[in-house]
Amino acid sequence: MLDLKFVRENIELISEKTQLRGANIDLNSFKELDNERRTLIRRVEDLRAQKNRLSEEFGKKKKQGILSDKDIEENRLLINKINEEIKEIDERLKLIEENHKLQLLSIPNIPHSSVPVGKSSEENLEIRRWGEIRDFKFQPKPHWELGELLDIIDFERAVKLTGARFSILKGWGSKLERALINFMLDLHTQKHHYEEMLPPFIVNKDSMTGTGQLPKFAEDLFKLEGYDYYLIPTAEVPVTNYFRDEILNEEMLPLYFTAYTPCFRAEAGSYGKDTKGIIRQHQFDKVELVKFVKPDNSYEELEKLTKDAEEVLQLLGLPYRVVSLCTGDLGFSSAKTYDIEVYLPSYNDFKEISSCSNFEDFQARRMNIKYRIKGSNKTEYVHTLNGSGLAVGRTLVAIIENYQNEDGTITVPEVLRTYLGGKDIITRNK
RNA sequence: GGAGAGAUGGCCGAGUUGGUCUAAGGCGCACGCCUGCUAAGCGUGUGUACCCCCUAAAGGGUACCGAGGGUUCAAAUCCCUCUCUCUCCGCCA
Repeated sequence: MLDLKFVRENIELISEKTQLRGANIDLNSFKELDNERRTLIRRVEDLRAQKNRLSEEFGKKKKQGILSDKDIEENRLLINKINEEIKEIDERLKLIEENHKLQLLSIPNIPHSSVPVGKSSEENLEIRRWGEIRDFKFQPKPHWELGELLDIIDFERAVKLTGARFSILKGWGSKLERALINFMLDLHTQKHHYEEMLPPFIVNKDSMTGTGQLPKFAEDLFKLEGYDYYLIPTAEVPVTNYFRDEILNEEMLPLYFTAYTPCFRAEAGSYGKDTKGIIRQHQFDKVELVKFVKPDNSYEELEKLTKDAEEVLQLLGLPYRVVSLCTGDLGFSSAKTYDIEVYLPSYNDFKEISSCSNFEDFQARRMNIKYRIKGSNKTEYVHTLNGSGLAVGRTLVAIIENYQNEDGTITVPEVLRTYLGGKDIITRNK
C-alpha cells in the first residue's frame, strides 16, 4: 500500500509508474472517490462536533437543575435530528471507505529507479552468471524420466491421491528433499545468521492482506472451506506478518529469519505451463529468507540476501544466473526483484529458483510494522525483504538433471552426502 | 466440547452507581537540570488514524479503551452478538 497523501499528491507520477508495470489503474475514479470521501468526512465531523458541544452543555445545566421540561425536550429533539443526519452520511461514507480502501490496496508498488524498464520477462536484465554448464557426452534425460526410472518420483499415483499438479517423492527422492531442506536451513542459520522459524501453514485473511496476496490475488490461493483461513503460498506470509501491528526498537534491526514450509498455490492462469515434471505444482517445499530492516540500507540488504540465496547453488555446484526483473515482470508488492535462475538441461535454459525482493515500506504500511527511532521518540515504517533460499523442489530437479550419469543414476553433490548417511550415488532400489 | 475469568496507550495498570475521561498512576522513552564518572535524583514532554487550516511551523476538529451492533441528549462504563486470551474439567498426537 502506498501512502494516501502521497497518492493524492502524485496521481500523475503513479499512473506513469504503474503503466511501466503494465498495470492499468484508474486513478481518476480514485481521485473522485477520494474527494467525495473528504467532503463527507468534513460534514459528518462538523455535525459530531456540534452534537458534542450541545450534549456537554446540556449535561452541565442539568446538573445545576436549571432546565425546564420544555428545555429538555427541545434539546432532545435537536440532537436527535443531528443524529439522524449523521447516520445518513455515515452509511454512505461506509460504502465509500470500503471502496476507497480496496482501490488503495490495489495500487501496486512503485519500481525502484534502478529497475530496468520493460514489458515482459524477455526484457529482464542479466546481472551475472556463475558456474559452467556441463557438456553432456550423452543425451541427458529430463527429471520426470529419471524420477520414474529410479522410482524416486511417482506422478501417476499422486493424481489418484489428489489430482493434477501433485507428485509423490519416495525413497531417495524424499530423502534428498529432506537433506536439501536441512542443508539450506543450516547454511542460513549458521553462516548467514538468520533465525529459524517454523510458522503455521495456514493463515487468516489479515495476514494475506498484509503481504499483498489479498485482496487482488484471491484466485491464486487455496481457501479452507468454512473458515476465513488460507493455505500459505509462501513462508513470506506468516514470517513477515510475525510483527504485524507492532513497533520494534531500532536496536533490534536488522532482523533476519529463515523458514522451511510447504507452499500451496492454486496457480490459476498457468494452465498448460510447465506441465511436465515437478516444476510447477500445487504444493512444493521452500526455504524462505525474510528481513526487517531500516529504510536507509534496504537495498544493500537486498544485495546481501540475494548472495545468501546464491550461495546455496554455489555450494551445490549448480550453474545459474541472476536477472533483475524489468518493470513489466515485477511482482505487485515489490519495488525491486532479482530472480535467480538455475540451469536445467531439460529446458536447455535457466529456470527461476529464487526470487529476492525489496518491498520497501509497501508491506510494512499494510501490516503496520514500525520501529521507534532512537533519540527522537518518533516511529517509522520498516522495510521488508524476502527471497527464496531456495525453492526446494526445483533444486531437487536441478540436482537430478545436472548430476545425472549416462546409466540413469545420480551423483550426490558433496555437501549433501553427510545429510544422506554418506550416500554418493542414487540408484534404483530393488 | 463444558464451566469460569478477562481484553484499556510502547509495556504494566486504575477506572464499570453513564456526564470536566481532556483515560489516573507507574515503567519505558525523549529533552533539560544536577553530578569527578556511573547510578540515583529533579523538572518537562511523550499514542494512533483521519479531516480542516497551511509555504512551513503551530493550531483546530473527529474517531479509537478486543470487533461489530444497540439503548441514551450523553457510553471505557449499561445491553446484545462475535473474536481472542487465561484458568479448571473432558477429549486427543
